[in-house]
Amino acid sequence: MATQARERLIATAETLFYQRGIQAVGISELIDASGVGRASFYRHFDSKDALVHAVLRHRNERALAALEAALAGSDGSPLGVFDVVAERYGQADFRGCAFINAMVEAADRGSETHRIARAHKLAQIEIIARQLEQAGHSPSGELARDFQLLIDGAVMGVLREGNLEPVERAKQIAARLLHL
Amino acid sequence: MATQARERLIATAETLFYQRGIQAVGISELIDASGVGRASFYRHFDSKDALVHAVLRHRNERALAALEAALAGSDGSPLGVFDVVAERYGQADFRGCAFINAMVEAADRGSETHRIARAHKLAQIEIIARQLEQAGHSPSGELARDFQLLIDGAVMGVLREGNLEPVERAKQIAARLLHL
DNA sequence: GCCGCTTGGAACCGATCAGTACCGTTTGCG
DNA sequence: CGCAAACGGTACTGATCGGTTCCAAGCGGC
Repeated sequence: MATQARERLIATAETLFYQRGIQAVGISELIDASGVGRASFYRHFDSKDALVHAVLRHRNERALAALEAALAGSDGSPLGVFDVVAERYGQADFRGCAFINAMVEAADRGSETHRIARAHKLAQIEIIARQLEQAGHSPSGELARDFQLLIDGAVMGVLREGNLEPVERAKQIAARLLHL
Repeated sequence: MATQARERLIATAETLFYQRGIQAVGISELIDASGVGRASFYRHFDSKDALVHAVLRHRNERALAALEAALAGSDGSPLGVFDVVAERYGQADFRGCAFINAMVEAADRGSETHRIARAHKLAQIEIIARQLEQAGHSPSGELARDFQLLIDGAVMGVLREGNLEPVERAKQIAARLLHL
């Protein structure tokens, strides 16, 4: 075997944590699902929390890279982020934003989980701000934060209603914020 | 004793669940904090889930009544809901929207918890829609759903940043949606 | 004063939790 | 070939989980 127990653990945990929630997934289940020995788990991670943080950091990098790649392949419109979001939230296994979910589950606002989730959102705002700036809008970042607010509102709407209409509404509102 | 174990359980659970999350609060802790006998708990509720649902339903009624009361005492502007929200989210113990949090924790989209949380949001949208209609806007409910999207986005922003600026931004965006 | 209902307290249940220790095996490298 | 590191599997820890059961005390109404 020996083929990267760490990577397998992170990949399996990423899926299980997202599908069922972090607290709801026990170490034993995670170990069974990943085919990794129990001892190997604790050789790679000091605790479940450490794994959670590693999963979130990994997901952060993947999500940001995917967003940048998708935006690079689009027409450059600042509204493109809503199309990326729509496709992401249209997946069959959609269960909300993993970072929002993690932030909600980790009640402690000073926790590392909170910090990582917040950092992810700030990084995403930064990407949006760059797109806006390239389109000739003010570099204040205010519009980008408004876009993020619309995205976060849309993700809750999609989770609640089970369809992508909230993303479409958010995009239209964003469009209205643009030409003004 | 004998003074309504049920009410005490719901009140205690409402506080503990909100502060620390539903899954994070065990039955034993809840019983200790409320001063209720363990047996009394299970006389009033079939399971922890039943208590969770009762708490959410109770909170739903309280929140909706408080919103209606606050709106009745305001100037009748459709934007009044954002002021209500701002005051609510400015509380020191703020930890997001209890219904969103419950929906996130209960991963199962078909669960009763999901149903209750969704019903709460729909009822709130209905209240907003009525305010909008009274102000002469279209009764389609589309604007009300947009307002709810802005509110949900704002609550995540407040949770993330720790200040009320997102609510102010949401209100300004809503204002822009109004005169158009 | 007595009866019936609700109460709080405690003991107990099997299951599961996160985390530790030790095992024999497999793997990559010199 | 041989060694060392990484591995998977199992057994175990104490703590806590949600839930059940029994009991004695307190209360209200008749």
